[in-house]
Amino acid sequence: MEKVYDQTKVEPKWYDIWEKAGYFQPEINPEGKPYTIILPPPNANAPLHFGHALYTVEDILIRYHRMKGEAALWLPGSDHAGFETQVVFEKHLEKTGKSRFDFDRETLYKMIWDFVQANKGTMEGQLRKLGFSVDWSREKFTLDPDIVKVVYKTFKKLFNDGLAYRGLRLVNYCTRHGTSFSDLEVIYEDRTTPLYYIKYGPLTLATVRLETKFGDTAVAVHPDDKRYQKYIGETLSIETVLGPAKIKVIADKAVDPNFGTGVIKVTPAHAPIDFEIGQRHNLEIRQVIGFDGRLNEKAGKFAGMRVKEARKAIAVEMQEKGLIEKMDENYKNRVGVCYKCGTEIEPLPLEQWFLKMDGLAKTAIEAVNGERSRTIKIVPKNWETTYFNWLENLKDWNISRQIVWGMQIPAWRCIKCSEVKSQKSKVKTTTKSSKLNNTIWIVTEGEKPEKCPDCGSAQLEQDPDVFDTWFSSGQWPFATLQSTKPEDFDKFYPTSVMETGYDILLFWVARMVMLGIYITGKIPFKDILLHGKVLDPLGKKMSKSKGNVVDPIEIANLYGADALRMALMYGNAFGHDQALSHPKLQAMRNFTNKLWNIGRFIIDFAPEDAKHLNPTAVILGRDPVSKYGVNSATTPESTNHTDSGLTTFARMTGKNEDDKQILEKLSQTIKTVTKALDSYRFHDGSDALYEFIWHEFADKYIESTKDRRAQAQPVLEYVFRTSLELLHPFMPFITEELWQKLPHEGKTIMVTKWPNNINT
RNA sequence: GGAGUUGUAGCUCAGUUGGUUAGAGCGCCUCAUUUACACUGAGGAGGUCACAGGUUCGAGUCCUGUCAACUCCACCA
Repeated sequence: MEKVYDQTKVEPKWYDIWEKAGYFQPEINPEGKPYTIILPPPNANAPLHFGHALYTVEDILIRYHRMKGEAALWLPGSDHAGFETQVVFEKHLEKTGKSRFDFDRETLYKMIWDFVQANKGTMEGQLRKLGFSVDWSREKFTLDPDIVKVVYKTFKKLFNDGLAYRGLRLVNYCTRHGTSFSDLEVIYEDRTTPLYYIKYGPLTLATVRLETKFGDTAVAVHPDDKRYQKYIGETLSIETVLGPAKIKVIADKAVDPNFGTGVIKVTPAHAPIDFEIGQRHNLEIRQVIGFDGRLNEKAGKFAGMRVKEARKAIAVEMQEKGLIEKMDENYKNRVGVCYKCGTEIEPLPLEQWFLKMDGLAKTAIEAVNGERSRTIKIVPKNWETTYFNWLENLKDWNISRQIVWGMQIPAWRCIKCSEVKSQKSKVKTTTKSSKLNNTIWIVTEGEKPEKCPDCGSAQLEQDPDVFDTWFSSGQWPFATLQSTKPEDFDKFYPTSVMETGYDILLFWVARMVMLGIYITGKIPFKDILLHGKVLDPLGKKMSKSKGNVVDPIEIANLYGADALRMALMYGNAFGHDQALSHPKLQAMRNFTNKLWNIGRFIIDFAPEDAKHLNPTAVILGRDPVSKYGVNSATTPESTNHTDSGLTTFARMTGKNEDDKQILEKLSQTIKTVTKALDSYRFHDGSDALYEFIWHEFADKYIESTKDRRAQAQPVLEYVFRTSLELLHPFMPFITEELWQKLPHEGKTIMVTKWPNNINT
């Protein structure tokens, strides 16, 4: 062995050996009880980012349970990441001077497909590099045909149950990207925006959105507002920039009498609250801003202008006409923006597919708060509050996206029937009429229907939209297990643990709980573990725009994957954010070198006649033959380290005090690490191992054996080998390398038995 | 507007149900000088546990309040 540990010579060689031997598959422990983790599928559009290195937590759990003899399945996959990927690809297109509008749907889809396949390969190689023992034979991609089939089936069931419906609502729309978003995807920014007090006949009202005034279909006040009682129900004649107009005054309790003058204009097509007021009062939805972000013909001479431009022009003109009473320049408000490009989100009326959430949310609440027989535990527990709070106030979920990259929604519209029905509900579009729209949609499990069941027409048109990515990934646990191997679902579902970042608790985890229970009747996982973010060395969030992203693979190349994994666990309470720390990485790299040199001492520097023994047998006092109570060739019974040897060792000849102590401390460490892993306190485990191996075993015990080396050899080997086994889930590569050099039974540390103590 | 997290050594962080002199890694100081390992070993300095009250025989830990940093949810017309 070389004097200094060189991870580049050790780490690359083991992964293939493990994989080819089938150790990553649960079948290696056919009798074991199932233990399942579904890998949160990384986006297939990019290499891994640093957060993915925290898959270490899952690998630790999987390796631990595998060593405990369980049928441990860690199922890998990747996510097509619909909108995210399309944005990445569009940027990529931009560099070549093209845009997505230069291609038809099929071509674009094919191009993104190829792009994703290439990245997927990179990403898979990176997971291997980090030592993650996922079962590649069961790998899935969210756009695999069998996954798509499952998702379509779910949608059809939702549709049949009345939980998926086509509705006209105000949706969050990015006019730059040309698609709508769910509420969760909108981010809000604080802005200072001028607030105009404008005159509507005898009334004055405050608004920032002058440009939507052409879509006003009422003026509203609070029903109890004494100032305006006499106007309620009246129709006012008002002067506008487009000439005289008439507008009705209504009363609605959604109006805050303390805002502005207590009077608001109601623009159902362009403001969520106004939309609701409009629904209650049966107001017309008059859209004046188009999906291109420009005012339409209803804005008269302002037609064609972008929203901001129009706002300015209108302000100037109103000022001239004396229609602006005053202006508050320092009004602070919050504006929703696209989380990708920062464009202001326009609330626009659009027919989309929505999921009715209240019932689904209720089951998801019950699954965590203990009202269902099988309860989900969230670790750290404080996230329960966030989870409940969101689910309790959930609005219906818009699952339609106007992009091509994703699963096209399996819904067809009969062109004939829709023409007839749209004439019936011509002017006003209300909730009632949008419900009516359900009837013109034919939903299937993916196959194109031959004809309309109502009129028999074969002129059917598929909804061009695709599902929100989270709708499909929300089905990932059962969708994967239903499409890998025939027995998998029955055996491995519900899964054991869902481990992911707290930032997608609502986006993803909560939706998996809802959809999982809805489809299977069972919770999708028993424990939810939420890890923190990995921040840059200065404690700032890593982001491409800040240019402070660190590539985990580079770090692994520099310090070793083992050191990286250990550094992420060591000294950091699970669930907390942590800054990437080079000193800590260095310390863990040093730790690998320490391990290596302990190995060198025990193996290369062993006295000739004490080599190649069976340490376990010696310690257990089961080998009566040799000089030290040792003969390697014959072991009376198979070694069994379910007994740490502690009590048995006490009966041994010699009974060296140091031997006894180190075995006792080893026994303690086994307990600590086992308990730590069972309770998801990973740093307790890594800290205990580091402390024991370095400061107890190496610094004290090994030093103490130097003048009685041969006698201590079995204990040295035994304690070291057991330590490696405990450490293996954390640092798989070096532990395997050293374990192989020590006397051992079995082929690999990966599937050796977890040290199991408990005899004191 | 609602909720959560964090504040402990110079830096980065542990400290689960309250219980001896508050710990680790890195850094710093002294010593060892080729030892299995210098990616080393032995020893050491360094803390008003954010602040103010309270509960308790006993509080870094529990309660109340204050300050500071960060995050999430709702969403303002």
